[in-house]
Amino acid sequence: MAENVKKCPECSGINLILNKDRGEIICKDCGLVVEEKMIDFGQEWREFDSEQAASRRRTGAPMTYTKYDRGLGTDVGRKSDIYQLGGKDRNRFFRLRKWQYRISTAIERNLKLALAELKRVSSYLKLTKAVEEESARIYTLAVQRGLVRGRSMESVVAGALYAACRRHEVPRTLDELSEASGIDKKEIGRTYRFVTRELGIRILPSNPVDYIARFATSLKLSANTQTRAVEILEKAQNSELTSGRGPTGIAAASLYVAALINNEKRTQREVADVAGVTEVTIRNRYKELLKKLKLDDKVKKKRR
DNA sequence: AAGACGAAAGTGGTTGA
DNA sequence: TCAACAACTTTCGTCTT
Repeated sequence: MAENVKKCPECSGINLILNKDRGEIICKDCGLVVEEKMIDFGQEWREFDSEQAASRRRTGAPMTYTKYDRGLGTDVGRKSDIYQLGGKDRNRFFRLRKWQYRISTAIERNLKLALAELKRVSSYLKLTKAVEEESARIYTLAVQRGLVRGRSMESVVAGALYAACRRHEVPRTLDELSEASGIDKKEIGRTYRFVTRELGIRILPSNPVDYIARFATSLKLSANTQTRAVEILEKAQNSELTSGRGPTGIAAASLYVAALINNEKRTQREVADVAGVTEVTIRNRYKELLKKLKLDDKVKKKRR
């Protein structure tokens, strides 16, 4: 029994928290993200007899957007079928078959390539299956609307992934996406905006809180500091300090302040690198935080 | 010597006429 | 389509520890 309990590899704590939506396990004691890419194998219903089993199980062959034809490809008949048709129908049959072939090969060839790329990038970033599916869906829609024309396939893939991450509130920065896909940051941003606008996908501005856990882990900050950072962040949001500002900058500054207060000081440079912003931005946010939240005394005391 | 601070000029994107 | 604008970056000199 005892050895079945999962322990945190960092501090051997047993308070591991599962966040199903993000597919992450986080250690409550030290804040380490123990596992990031998880798949939920469970079924969300229960069955007690064969009748319920029959009515509740709904899995046939898997249907998925990450297969180019969703695993449900259709062909217009086979050659053996034409013996049942007369001459007129026979011509018609060949015509339909030809067109179906042309249309589907163009789109499907693109999708095949693109989805391979998408899987590559997504596994590099350790994204969950749900996010991967979502981005595949977005990409498929984009191809069908002809939005890829004039843009590189890879950049649209990156854009779709970025959008899917945002929708699932597991934001990755443009820098991370850029590193994983090898596409220029601006290019990704551009296609991301274009695709979401064209497809009418609504995306809320990302919440700085979503970045805290990841940044804190990279900086090896304690769970305590992490919690503190979130508190600061919430206060900042209540004081209208966050609107219009880049979420990563705010998250970074909150972490920086929290680390100072808890005597786990990190340099601005370190925090800036992890968050993908400059020191100047951290300084500006930091100044605003001190002023509006009246944390001056707390920070200054630590300094003396 | 490294880190923190701040001023000034530059960049890319949004907005409104 | 263009100019104004806000946020952020880059760069660099100065101050602090």
